[in-house]
Amino acid sequence: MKNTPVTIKDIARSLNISISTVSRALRGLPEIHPDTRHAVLELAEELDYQPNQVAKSLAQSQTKTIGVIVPNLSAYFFSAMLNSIEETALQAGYSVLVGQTNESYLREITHIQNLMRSQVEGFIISLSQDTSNCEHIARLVRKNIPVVLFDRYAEGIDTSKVIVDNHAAAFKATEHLIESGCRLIGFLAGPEQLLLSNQRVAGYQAALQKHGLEPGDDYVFHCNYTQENAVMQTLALMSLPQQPDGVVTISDRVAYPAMYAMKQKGLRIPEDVRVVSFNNEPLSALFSPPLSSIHQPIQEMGRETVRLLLKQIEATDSPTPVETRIMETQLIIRASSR
Amino acid sequence: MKNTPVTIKDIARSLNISISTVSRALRGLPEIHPDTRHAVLELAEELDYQPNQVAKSLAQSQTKTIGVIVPNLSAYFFSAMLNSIEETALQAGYSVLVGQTNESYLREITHIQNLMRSQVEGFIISLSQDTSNCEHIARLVRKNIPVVLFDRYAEGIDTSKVIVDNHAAAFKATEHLIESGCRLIGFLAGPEQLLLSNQRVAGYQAALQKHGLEPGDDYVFHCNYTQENAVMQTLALMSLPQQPDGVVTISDRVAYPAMYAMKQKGLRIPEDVRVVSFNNEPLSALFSPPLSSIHQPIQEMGRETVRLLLKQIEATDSPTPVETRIMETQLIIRASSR
DNA sequence: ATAGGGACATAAAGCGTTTTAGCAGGCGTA
DNA sequence: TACGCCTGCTAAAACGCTTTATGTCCCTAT
Repeated sequence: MKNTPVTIKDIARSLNISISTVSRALRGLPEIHPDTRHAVLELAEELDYQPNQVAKSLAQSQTKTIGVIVPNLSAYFFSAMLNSIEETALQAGYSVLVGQTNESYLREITHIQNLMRSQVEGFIISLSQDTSNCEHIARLVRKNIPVVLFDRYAEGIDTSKVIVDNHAAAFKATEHLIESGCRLIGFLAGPEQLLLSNQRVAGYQAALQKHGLEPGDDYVFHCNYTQENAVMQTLALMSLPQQPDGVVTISDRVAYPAMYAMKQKGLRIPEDVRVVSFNNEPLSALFSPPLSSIHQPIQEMGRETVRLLLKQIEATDSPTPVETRIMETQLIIRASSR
Repeated sequence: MKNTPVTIKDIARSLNISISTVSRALRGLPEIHPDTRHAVLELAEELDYQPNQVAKSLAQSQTKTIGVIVPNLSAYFFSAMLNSIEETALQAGYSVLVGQTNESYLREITHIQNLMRSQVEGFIISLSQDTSNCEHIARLVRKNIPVVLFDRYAEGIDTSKVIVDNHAAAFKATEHLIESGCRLIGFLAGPEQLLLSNQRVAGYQAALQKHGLEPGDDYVFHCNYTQENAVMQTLALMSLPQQPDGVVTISDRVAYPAMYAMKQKGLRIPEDVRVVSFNNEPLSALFSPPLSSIHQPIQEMGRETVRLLLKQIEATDSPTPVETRIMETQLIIRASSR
């Protein structure tokens, strides 16, 4: 009992006019007699005609669709970005195809391939943590497919990007801890190969250096983003011969389990150890104690990725303008570092 | 400088064979000479041929795509569900088109329409909190489009569903509070028209009744899912002439701000007030105090929605089997109620 | 020698649109 | 009367693939 949907042909037949007339009438093109148009629209309404987007895409060779690839929608940062991206794209008449990589390089490749086959007109991508080789992205660029990277980008590939100044932000966070009295500051970083993480580590070290505090790499611990691992790394950090009195973490996602572990260990925050983090998730304000964090303008970043992408998609002439947007961050100070 | 992608026709031409032969060769159909097949595959590889999914969908009149509509991916429950849905669908050779309603009825309708136009073969939907009229869903059912609802369903429409026994779960949570000594228990519910919320309220009231504790509707407060509102409603609840010594909340999303508000008010958890909630987000274990919560088997629920949907999609014969899966919940007891 | 059949290949129709080129017919102008 | 020009419409090709019906060739069994 497959009921075939109404097509433009059905309408044409029952009105005794040609297919193309129906098509033009529906799309509001000129050179159609008002009476004809009216009849078509009325019948379409009555039959609940829904244009077949697939056929339309094929005929026009454009899908008005963009592909978004993110590591993981369970992370607040990415789901909030997607929200903003979807919103902005929708307003511009584009729809969004999403793929989650779960931090896997292979999945990233598969998703890109599938989306290519689905004829997306461009990509918005935040690289998986596994991704060290960016040949797959470079290939897109070579094929002239518009690509915008955000947050997790990589060096050496020439695409538009929407990012923050990780070095500066980490510098700011670290300096804040120093100024509030910390003298031995640890860093709970992300995976070793993650550019973004390394930039933040560098910013952290620069701040220490500026204030004459000997850093030492042994106060940097790398976490993957699981809770268990974060707890482990935190305990390792807090068990060093000289216990840190301040900790910067790569993300709130790491800070939560870190603070949990510290409290379990009997440490008071901020009295014994101050904590500052990245991302400023909504929950951070509710934590005990409320967590200081670097705020990124997610809403605006989402809008900007779409804007940059559409600019490329809609630039019919060859030289696609590659741009980098560095967004402003803001340090939100709460009880965890006060 | 639009570079047109390689098509089957290009391959056919340069190999001096027909289009259909190429098509069959690529798809591994029989009745192709091994040499021919080999030549085709080799050339396809060399040219990095990517089949045009849009054309394929049109030709076969099937897109192998399902539409997923959820209120909000920023909520852990939904992003985790999507994760599981996407995973399962992918394994079955389907891809997923997602739409977020942001709890808006209008957006829900728009998304359904757009996805229909994109020829999705079925829908997995969790209704928006604004949705009281379900005519749009009923229409899908009438058109014989497979639909599976989960979590946020509605009564009176005949679709497959994947849900939990909200009444029983709330009963269990409430009884747990009673058994651990609470005598005056409040409920921070969801929006008034939300079926799921009302079922939980009913379960809560049934538990009170069973234990001879006079409920009284004035101990039920309705929250939307914003933090500010949850804080407000919590303060209202905790300022009643007789202060509750136990609170059940509709979701961890509400429990976090609620506990925050309680602590701000100087109440100790669990000494002064015990809290139990729904959803068991990963963060709940890290909160201070760790939050007791009803656990839903999200992974399994996602798999089940897809299974039910595919069963309908692949049932070519008319009588689509409508099924309801009621999943097991589990009360995870942590310090907030101990 | 001929029919039957298997192996391989092809032409052509079809999926539901858009889009281009063209065609009647009416009207005003020369 | 003829010409050109609008207005409203249509036929047909195209988009890139699948699928069905149809061939051709060659081999084997009668």
